[in-house]
Amino acid sequence: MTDIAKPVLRFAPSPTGMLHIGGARTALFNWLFARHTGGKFLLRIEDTDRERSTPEAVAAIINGLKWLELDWDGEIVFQAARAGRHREVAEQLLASGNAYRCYATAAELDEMRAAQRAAGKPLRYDGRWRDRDPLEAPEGVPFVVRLRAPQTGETIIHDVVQGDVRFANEQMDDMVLLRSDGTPTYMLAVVVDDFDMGITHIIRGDDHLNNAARQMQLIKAMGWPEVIYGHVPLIHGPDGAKLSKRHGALAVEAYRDMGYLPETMRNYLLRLGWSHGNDEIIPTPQAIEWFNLENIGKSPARLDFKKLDNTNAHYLRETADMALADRVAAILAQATPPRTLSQTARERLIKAMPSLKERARTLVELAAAAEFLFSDGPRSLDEAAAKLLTEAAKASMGAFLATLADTEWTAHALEDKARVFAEQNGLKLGQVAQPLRAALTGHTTSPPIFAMLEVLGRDESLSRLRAYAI
RNA sequence: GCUCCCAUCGUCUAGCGGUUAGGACGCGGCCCUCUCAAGGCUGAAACACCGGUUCAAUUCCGGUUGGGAGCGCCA
Repeated sequence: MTDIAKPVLRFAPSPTGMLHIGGARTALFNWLFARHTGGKFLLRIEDTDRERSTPEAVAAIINGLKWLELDWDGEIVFQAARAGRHREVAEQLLASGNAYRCYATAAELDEMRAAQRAAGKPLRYDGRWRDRDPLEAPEGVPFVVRLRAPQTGETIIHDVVQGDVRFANEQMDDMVLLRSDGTPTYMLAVVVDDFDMGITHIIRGDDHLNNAARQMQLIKAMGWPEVIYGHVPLIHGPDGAKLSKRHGALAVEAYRDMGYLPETMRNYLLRLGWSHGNDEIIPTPQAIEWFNLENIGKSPARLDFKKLDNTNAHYLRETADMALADRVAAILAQATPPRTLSQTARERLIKAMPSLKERARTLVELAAAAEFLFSDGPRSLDEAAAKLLTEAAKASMGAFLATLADTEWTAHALEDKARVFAEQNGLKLGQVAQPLRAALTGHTTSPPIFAMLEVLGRDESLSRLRAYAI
């Protein structure tokens, strides 16, 4: 296969905000398709809006993609740097008669739209300069360059997700290509850059579907090859409304801080709008093998944190103990105030990790559940634990501790002792285990108690237990 | 207002004319069990509505309703 036959994809965010969940999914789909086909995945920053674009947002996008482990090919293209080339194309269009100068002022156009609105007519440029004799052009007055778009017939987008979408040309107006200050608009820049970058497939949000028709008109005016479009439905918030800052439209880094793993995000986002039969757990290598454009869904999806949690719990269990300990340490370091783990705490964390990770849905939960491992000495009891440690329970615990003198301090041996003790005293194992748990951890729930006794070691365990035993 | 898109359990989805409409998350029950999880079994839960087309519609077509997006010298 030659390079010509390889798809070239791109992710082209505008750096006016954070990389949110919708953008992340768009990036993921493009990336997966490129990796699946052996094509390329390029990154282009659409920073032509110099007023709203910020370096911070550029950094956020890059950091977000890096965290998600979506690597791009080649150098990042900054759209603003290509303004010269965009202008050059506009000049070509002007020369070929496919574009024209429009001298209408902003105020004039506002008035036009107001009138259209009042008359209940569609809001669009009325083409007042389209056929006007250039000789009538006012002297020294700024002008914009507009595309001389076809006014009859229709523009059809053969969308791989939505199917054929038809737009009557008469309902589209002549879009601005160059602003009156000579800078290119988004519409021009996108089409020119996609052509120059050799983009073959454009997978992007549904919100661009209408734009696709206009971009297609431009592509045709230039005689360039048509790209293949795939417009993915947008992701809605849990309440079905558009994603807002209040729910879901968080920077992907917020998901990192909430304790989700990047592999979780890739799996969850993939399933939000793409399917492979009944498969739910699809690790990235498998996703690369399976991904296609045909199975992208057509209807919008909502974010469901419960399912995200479940997916994360799965990947947590699959992750190596050491790696998880590092992630937990990173979460703790991000906390306010920042915390660092002592060497002892880290060793305990790693030893307890097998039973800890089986019980957590997020790294944050995991860190909280491991809290009792991080410092030494008797625990303060939470309400339920205090209630559980009755005088009788304390006495029973004291009696049990007295039987441990020569016991090997392993989970197995300790559990054996507890079972024998329970049987001899007519107790259930739980009646012995729960007071131990309360005294050892300060809580009524924890990973298996005998394993935790082993993790903490004889001295530390006894110090905690004796604080409550009678 | 105009244009475009969408519509299967609460949520994510499978389905591509004939199925007891399947799976997953969540929820209920049971089992397991030192707690909590995990795991196993199990229950409740959906084709928005109305017309066509067809021997037969969740599936194809049209409309209605309901969501969403766009309509800038923003991207």
